[in-house]
Amino acid sequence: MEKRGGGNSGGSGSSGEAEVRKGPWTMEEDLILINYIANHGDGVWNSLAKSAGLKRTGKSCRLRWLNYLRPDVRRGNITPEEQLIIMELHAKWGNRWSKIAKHLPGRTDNEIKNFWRTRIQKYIKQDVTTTTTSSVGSGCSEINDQAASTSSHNVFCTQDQAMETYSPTTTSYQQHPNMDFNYGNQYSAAATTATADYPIPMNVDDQSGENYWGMDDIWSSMHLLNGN
DNA sequence: AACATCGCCAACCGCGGTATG
DNA sequence: CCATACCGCGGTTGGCGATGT
Repeated sequence: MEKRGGGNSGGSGSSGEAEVRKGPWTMEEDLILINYIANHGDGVWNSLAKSAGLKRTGKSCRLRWLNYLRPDVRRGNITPEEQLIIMELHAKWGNRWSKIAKHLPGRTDNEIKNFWRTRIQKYIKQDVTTTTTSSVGSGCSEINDQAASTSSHNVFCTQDQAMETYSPTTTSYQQHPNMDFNYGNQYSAAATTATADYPIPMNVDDQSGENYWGMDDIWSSMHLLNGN
């Protein structure tokens, strides 16, 4: 059976001879999407994209909304608590990112997936190579890419081991000696993209390392558009 | 200072699942 | 029941800043 949706780059190739925009979203597009969803709600993404007058696929609109524009989406660093949850749930379910994301309010599957790939997998590789084939080692080494995607062997850390690393009572996060997670400058790329596309000032929070043009800006712009 | 490499994130792609006619 | 259209998920890639040489 022919599969639709992704293949022809966005669901409705149906009547869509009009050119389809790809690549980074502009502020104007964001505003249109937010405004439309605020007035009509989300869902039915293909028709939404058309109705809103966006030259984007429904798929692209959905992704942009869910991963970035939703008002309840949390931007910024993954906290140690969240990291712990991710590790636990990944050990349980493997690469079921959306399922994991449901347990982390405000976090998207994409964000968690990226976090896992860029931070935790890096650590895993380091750990696997440093502990060679010994099963003793740090105790958190029994994982590899393949195991990660199959549920029965994807023991990254046991809960106890993870809890050793994270000490909830002391607010300070004691990193695993091999865990070289970097919480800085996470949104530099996004920030630069934003500055390139959006000629507006961004909210910059140096302390938290968060750099992004704030949703406040978008929402206030939207309210202005709506005359609220 | 210039170039190369790395790290990170946003967005795209392809596939499976589900709804609808 | 079948064919089609759409949605959602997971994997992958492109682009850009940061960092190292």
